[in-house]
Amino acid sequence: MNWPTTAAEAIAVQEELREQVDRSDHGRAPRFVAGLDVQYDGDRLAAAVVVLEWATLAEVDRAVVPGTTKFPYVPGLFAFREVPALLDALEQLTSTPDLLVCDGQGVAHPRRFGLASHVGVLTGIPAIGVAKTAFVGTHADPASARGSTAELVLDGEVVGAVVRTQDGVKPLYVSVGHRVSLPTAISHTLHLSPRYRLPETTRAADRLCRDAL
DNA sequence: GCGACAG
DNA sequence: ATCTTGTCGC
Repeated sequence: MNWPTTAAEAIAVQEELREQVDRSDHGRAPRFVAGLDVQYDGDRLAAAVVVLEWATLAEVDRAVVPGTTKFPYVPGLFAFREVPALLDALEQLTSTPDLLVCDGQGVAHPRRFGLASHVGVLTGIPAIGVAKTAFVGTHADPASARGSTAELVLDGEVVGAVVRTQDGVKPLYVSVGHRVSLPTAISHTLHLSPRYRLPETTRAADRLCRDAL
């Protein structure tokens, strides 16, 4: 695969691929869910993917690959920094997940094509974005109880939801990546976060690439 | 113009 | 992402 080098090229790629994003549901509840994350140390990086069984959240597969940064962090072009390494890691899996949980935004993005949408479109696998902080949009503060949500609005369009995964803790920013509806993305996020603020998928992937560096 | 800005 | 101490709470 050939990756863009300049911001202009990267934006052109996003404008092209954004048309393929599907914001609707497909199929039944997932059986295997993957968490994706990347860790950095200077120019070196480690990309990790951990697959959990949906029903038990027990780990069934994992892959972590080393790499080097080939694109700077630019708000709005974040995916070009992580996607190449994440695709490498996905190829190393012996199983095929049917839901990808990405550490960042999906369509809650200036051009509606954040990391989760990028990974989803390139793999064809349903994907959702679960970010720890806001990137774009305005929203009300969701009620303090676990499960409470608030719409994330950008240019008059609902691009995601602010979701409280635990009582009284900072909410997460959930958005559609690809082939999953927003209500389903919210439901999935809550299922994957039975005890902590972050989904178990994200926690597992974060641990793996952190240890790998 | 100024500030904000996923990881 | 990373730089960084102590502190409150289970």
